[in-house]
Amino acid sequence: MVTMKQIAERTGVSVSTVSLVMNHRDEGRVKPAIAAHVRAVADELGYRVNPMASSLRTNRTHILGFISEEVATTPYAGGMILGAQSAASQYGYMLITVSTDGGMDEDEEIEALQRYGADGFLYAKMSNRVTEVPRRLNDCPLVLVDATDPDGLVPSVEPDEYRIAYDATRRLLDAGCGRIAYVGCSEGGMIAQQGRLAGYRAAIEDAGRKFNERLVVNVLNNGPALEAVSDLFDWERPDGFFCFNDARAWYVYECAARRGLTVGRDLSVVGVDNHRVFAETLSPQLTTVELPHFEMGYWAAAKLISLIEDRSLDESEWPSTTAPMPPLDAGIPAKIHCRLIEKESVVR
Amino acid sequence: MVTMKQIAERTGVSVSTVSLVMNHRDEGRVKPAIAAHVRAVADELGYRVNPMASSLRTNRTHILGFISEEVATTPYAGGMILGAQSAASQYGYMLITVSTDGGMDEDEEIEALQRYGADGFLYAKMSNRVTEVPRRLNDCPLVLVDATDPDGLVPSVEPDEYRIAYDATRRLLDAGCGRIAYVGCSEGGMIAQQGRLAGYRAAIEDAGRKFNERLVVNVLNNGPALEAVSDLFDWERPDGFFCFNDARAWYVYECAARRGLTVGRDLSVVGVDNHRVFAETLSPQLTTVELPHFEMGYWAAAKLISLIEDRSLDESEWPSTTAPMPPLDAGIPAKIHCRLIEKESVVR
DNA sequence: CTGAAAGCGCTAACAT
DNA sequence: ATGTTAGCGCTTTCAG
Repeated sequence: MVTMKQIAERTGVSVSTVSLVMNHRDEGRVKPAIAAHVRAVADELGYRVNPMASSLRTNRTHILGFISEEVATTPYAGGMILGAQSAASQYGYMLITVSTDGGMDEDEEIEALQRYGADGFLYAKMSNRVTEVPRRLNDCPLVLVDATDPDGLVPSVEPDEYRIAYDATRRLLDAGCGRIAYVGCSEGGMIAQQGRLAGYRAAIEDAGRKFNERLVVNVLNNGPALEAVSDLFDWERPDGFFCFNDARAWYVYECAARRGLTVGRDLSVVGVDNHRVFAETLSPQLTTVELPHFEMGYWAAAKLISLIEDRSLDESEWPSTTAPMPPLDAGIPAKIHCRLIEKESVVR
Repeated sequence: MVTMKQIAERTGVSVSTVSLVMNHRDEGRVKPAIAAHVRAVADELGYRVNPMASSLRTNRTHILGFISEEVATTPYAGGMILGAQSAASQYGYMLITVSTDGGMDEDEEIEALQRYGADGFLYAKMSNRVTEVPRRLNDCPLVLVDATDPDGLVPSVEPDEYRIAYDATRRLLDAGCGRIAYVGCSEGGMIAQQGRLAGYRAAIEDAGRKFNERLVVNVLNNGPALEAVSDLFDWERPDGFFCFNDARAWYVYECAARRGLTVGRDLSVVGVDNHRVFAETLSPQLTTVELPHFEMGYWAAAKLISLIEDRSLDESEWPSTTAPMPPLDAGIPAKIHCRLIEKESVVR
């Protein structure tokens, strides 16, 4: 490991000068020629700061803690993490991901992160729910990802469920579907459900059609759900389906198979892909909406860093739409709509 | 943050004494009464070591790097991470997970981990392949998880594919299946395929049956695969299927649905669940084999720590079988067979 | 403009 | 058995 001392020796200046140069605080304080020389030698020797050592003085580790209890079970958590990591490394931070498999160990893990001096935290869920924030995080810079806190005090990045549903439904309309059903979610606390239903309804009505309650079924992810979808099939004969998630799209798929119908020919399905079932298995047959996990992670981390560094962030560049949806049944996941929910933030 | 200095002041001893006590190096060096007092005060004040500070002297951060390029795409990566994390925290280590989405950034991320002083690395894949280890990791303590290095020099933890297949097939035999097919993998470099096929064959033959080549199809995960399985269905009429993974089990499922057959009644399927398709969607219908990701992560981390600390590890307690398989079609994922592949290790 | 010096929290020789 | 001292690599006054 090459240290500042070594650079100082090689260049004949003092460590403090090297420090100034390496931290880009040399403007008008170090003679440009010297600064250049120092930089050259540092490059040559392959100098890298020792974050541990500097954190001792500065109380900044450039470590971000990413806490999620669902990394273990949902594949798309990876996207969020990748996004957050990408922003982190862009700003010179390191992301420490901690998976807290349920409650007990969570507090301990957060404590460990704090011991290691994390400068701030990302607290993530895999589907937007009202989420109690662990007390231990109360006085740290904090951003929620795909989650909402009960008091509306913590900044968060969430998908724009309304627009997701609106566009998905619009897509089915464009594809010429006459009777479009919504297979929603009846589980409590799922923030997405309201927005999705509203978006679905708005798209239908904006197209000059009448909203038909009977084309909506809200189900849980279990046995009775299959029956509910089956009944929907027989009674309403929809030719287009917007599904809350892939588990629900699966019921549609199964019902179709049992009736000798082919998705993509006899009926169209657009669903939100939460568990990669679409991507891994059904993608050839279904059009999927992939939530912008990467973007959510990215912007959440960017926001967090701005909080930590007390900078402002140019939120105008944030994507409200990250990509247009692909043609129906093309099987290419679409990333759409990531909206930032800005809240009064708890600083440091 | 409470420091050793504060404890020293409160107890009227020197910092070095406190250090000795807090590191459990006080046996015979510090008077028991004093040690107890120090500990009491430390407890009271809620003292926690500052790992950054001690790492500066000791060159040990108690940080483990977990590197995987597939965390982003495979849900079960979470299990590995959880396992590794669990072992880490048990031994007083912190796990830093880094997802390297493909090649380029990988080297950078590893470099960052090394700057942060990681004591050792776990390098993981999500399905056992021959894997070139990044050069940068060459001189670090390193353990592979679900991966094999080309030269056989790096210690690794891998699933016992033979036993997995043997037991899965055995299960189908026990269920009374007469014609058991194997839907395997024709992709190159998949170490699991050989073991699985061998295990399948051995189970068949040990049951006094004749191995029938025509009941084996090895396919890729794509369109022609469905046709191949479809042909298998029509030509050989199997009543039991052992599937390489869930994507392949899906083909079986679809073929059955199209023929009006019900899995779990007209035919039995046991498959390895790589992508949670089973767990999330098909579990009511299929018996699944869930690879012991948690255990692999756990033991890999434990092994790594023993390497770092130059301790030996009691490998006799390692689980060769972690749980018996559940009754057929119960839909409960089974964790089976995790074998440690011990290699000549590259030390520190 | 540059350097000397102090100190972040902790560990480890070396004294006592 | 305990304290003194030096120093890990870096940042940051403060003098010059």
